[in-house]
Amino acid sequence: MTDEAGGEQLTLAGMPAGRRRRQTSHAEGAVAADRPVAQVYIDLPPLHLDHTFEYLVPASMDTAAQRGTRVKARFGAQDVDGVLVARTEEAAYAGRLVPLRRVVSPVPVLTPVVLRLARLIADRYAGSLVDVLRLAIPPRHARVEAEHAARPTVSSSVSPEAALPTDTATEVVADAVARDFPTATTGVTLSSAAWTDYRGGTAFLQHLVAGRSPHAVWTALPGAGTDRWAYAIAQAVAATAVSGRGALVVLPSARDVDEIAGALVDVGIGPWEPSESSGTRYVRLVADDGPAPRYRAFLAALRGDARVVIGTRSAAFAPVRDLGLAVCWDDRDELHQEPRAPYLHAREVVVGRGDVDGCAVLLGSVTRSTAAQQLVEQGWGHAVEADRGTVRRRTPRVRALTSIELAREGPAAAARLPGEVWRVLRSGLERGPVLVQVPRAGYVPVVACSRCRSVARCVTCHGPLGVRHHQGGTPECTWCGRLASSWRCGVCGAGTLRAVTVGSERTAEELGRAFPGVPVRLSGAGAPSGVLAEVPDRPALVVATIGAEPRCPGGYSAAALLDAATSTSRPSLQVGEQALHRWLAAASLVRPAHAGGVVVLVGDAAPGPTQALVRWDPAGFAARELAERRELRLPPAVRVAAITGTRDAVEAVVARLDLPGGAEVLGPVAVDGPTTLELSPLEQEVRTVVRAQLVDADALSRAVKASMATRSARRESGTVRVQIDPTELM
DNA sequence: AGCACGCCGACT
DNA sequence: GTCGGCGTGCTC
Repeated sequence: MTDEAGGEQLTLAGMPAGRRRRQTSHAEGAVAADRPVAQVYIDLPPLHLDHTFEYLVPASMDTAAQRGTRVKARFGAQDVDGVLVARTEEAAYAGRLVPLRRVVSPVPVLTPVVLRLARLIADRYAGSLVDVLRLAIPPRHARVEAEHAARPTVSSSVSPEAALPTDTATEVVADAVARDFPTATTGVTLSSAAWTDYRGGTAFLQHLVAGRSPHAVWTALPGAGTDRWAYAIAQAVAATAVSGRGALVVLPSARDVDEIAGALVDVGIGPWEPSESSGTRYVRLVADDGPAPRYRAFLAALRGDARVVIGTRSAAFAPVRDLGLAVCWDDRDELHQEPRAPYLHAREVVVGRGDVDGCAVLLGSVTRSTAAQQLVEQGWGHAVEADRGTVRRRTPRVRALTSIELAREGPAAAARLPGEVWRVLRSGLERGPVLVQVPRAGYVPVVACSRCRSVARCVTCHGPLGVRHHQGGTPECTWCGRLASSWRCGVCGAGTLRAVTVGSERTAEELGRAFPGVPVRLSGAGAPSGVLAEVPDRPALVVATIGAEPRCPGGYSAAALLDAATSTSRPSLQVGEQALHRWLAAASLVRPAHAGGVVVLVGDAAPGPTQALVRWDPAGFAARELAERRELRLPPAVRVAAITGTRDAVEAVVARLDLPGGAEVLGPVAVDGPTTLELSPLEQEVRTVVRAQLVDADALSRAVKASMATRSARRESGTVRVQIDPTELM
């Protein structure tokens, strides 16, 4: 981090460091005797400042100014926050050093391992270290820190589990994993019950117990009770705890974190409490839990009081003491993608932990992302999956009701809900709750002119119109939100609208009429009662939008996945992958076929993901997708940097790129969004995509970062965003 | 990011 | 004649 600039500047200075120090220090008062130079990352956004700056450590701050602490330092004319990453004997900088202003807190919030991780991730994403640290280190909360300081350190240097000598531990615990038994020392229950259905599953746990660090890509099966994915993860965490190591589980949503929390309690790992803390405990690191609980949890992990951290995406950076296992659950879920620069993905952070912490890594999902498939094919880790027989035993019966299949139904086959679907719903309701997945929320999300059938658009911004709630509701623009109360078709002048797609609210209304007396529950972000976590095991119609499907303790008796075609019709690189993920996520909540579980996919979707769902073969699908990406030279088979922004600015950044040989520049092409039509040509955004082979991936990121650093140093006008391997391309 | 220095237009 | 625009450069 300091090396790049270091050597060169030292020779330019041509002055011994010792003399420089004496010269600078005499006027500033006493300077720390030992390693008086602090290497500090300054908390300022410009990319060209992404390196350490050196300061003198006043003798008064000698003990507090430890590596990893937050400091305040003079930078130019302002006082800025920073983080001290090292103390050195000598300075590389030839100029005059100024002393640190103060040490904000003596807590070393940035551990050396997390620093290396953040540096790795920042470089990969062509971003700055401090941008990554903003995610990695929660904001300081002084009161919480005071209460933390007052608490005695309870964690012993070695956790009790580690008392087992490592080599004998292997066999002892291999046995233990085979038979379930509570480990006497900790109360942690060691079991491999949730893993026996997977090839390599038990072996994976045995490696963890023995203190080893395997990498696995796990394709989880649907399950209830102790077969559930959350239990499998909890058992892996328990196995890691037995080896005396900590664990980290990163999940898409707070709802998933709750599930893991429950499963951990069942294997004997309870929540960490400030008052009493013995044995292996977990803390949750979820941004929307609020600043105080979040910082409290962070400190508990940092100090090693809590050895297990569960949380949402930024928890991937948690400073878990002696990390033995990092888990990313459901890496296909969009929530793992950070929406702010540098747009990093939690999966990459978790994979990075394997490198910097040397820990085991588990990527688990009911689907398999192309990125995970690539890791398997590269030999990064083992695929842990079930054989065909087990898959059949544990999954529901899945049918795709395409129009071909329904031809014998005659004209009714073209209906959104063909007769066959009603039969499935009706018979399902006799045996329990039925899930209905609808891709779009609202009442009538897309409307068109009733005469000429062209999609109705907003007069001001040309965004598509939709009706949010209730019959007769006023259509509004889905981009800018303007109400279109007196709409006239821009093409033919007619003034009446018709539905193009149907949303979850109208679906619920229709089903309610068709099944009088059956309760209809609506789950989704816009729904009156929001996203439901769980529904009871009684007959009911549960209408949910994507990702809002409630759990059901005994499993749904049936599920209908509606409007399948809309799930694969968007012109995106990832539609197939995304559609299969949506469907499998919902289908996983249904009972297995032998218990009567049935899933119907309704509507003509792309054949690839449809077949993969029917055959329940996410790994095969991922392999085919990846092969196609290789052919088309698209990520993750190659590395791309998408450079988006105003035309002149993007062109300046691209023109300066010092690209590795073989890299290609595609574009610029215009990109349109909600506000496109309100922008002048000067503000019109364009995107250039630069693509390189994987061997040149680092060089590509470096080149883009260098050009962006020049841009920030020169304060070039306009806007530019850089995204590495963005999920949405063109 | 801030703040300096520095070189060209309309104003007391 | 100056006050002030924001184009480069620097900050340990």
